Amino acid sequence: MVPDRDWYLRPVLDVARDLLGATLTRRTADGVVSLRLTEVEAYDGETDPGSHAYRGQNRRNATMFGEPGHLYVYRHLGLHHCVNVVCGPPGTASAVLLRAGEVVDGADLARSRRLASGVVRADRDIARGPARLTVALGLHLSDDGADVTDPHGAVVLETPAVEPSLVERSLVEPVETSAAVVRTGPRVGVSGEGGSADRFPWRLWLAGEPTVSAYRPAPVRP
DNA sequence: CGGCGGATCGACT
DNA sequence: GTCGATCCGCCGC
Repeated sequence: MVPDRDWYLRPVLDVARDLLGATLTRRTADGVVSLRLTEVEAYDGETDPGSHAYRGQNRRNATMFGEPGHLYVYRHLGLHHCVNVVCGPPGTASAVLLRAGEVVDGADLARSRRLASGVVRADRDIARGPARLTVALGLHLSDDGADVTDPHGAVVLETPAVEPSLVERSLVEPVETSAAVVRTGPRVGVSGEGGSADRFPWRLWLAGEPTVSAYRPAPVRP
């Protein structure tokens, strides 16, 4: 099913958890690419030192301050682009960064997009990492603001018929279950801005997924 | 397989 | 002028 806008009108950690296992589909003239999301990070708006919204609204991050259910696309380090899904009430600027996914449709098209900007060693690397995921889907800055709740839109997010995910702390042994197991840990590349931000495990991923990007602890600044 | 360094540009302290 | 929510190639083990 395609969740409506209210589905995104929730606390960012709830949305982040439920995005795991969901599929994001992009349709272009070239064809269709569909990703099953395996790794995300939550960013909690103006109160979150790790968020682009921390220093308030500007032209670049304006989409995050708007309606939930839209994509926030930004340029990173001049070379790359990354994609978020906006959630929470307008004005709160919460968003979920999409970090990795498994290609479930359009693998050839996704692979060709990756080849245009580098070399792909394995299928699981096609959308492993936020910038790679963005390339695989063929998204760019002009897709900022795209509405993923429109079933006929160019970018659509769908959830499985049943989503019995189970959140579990990263330092606890896995629970025996047939349901998808969600693990959590510190966000990647967020220094903590004074050490406060990453006491919270706001990186979430599906346990055992080969498409999840390698764990790297946030760098510690003196 | 893991660590290291360079690339590259818009927004802003 | 500084600084990133990163990726890739190269190097060594």
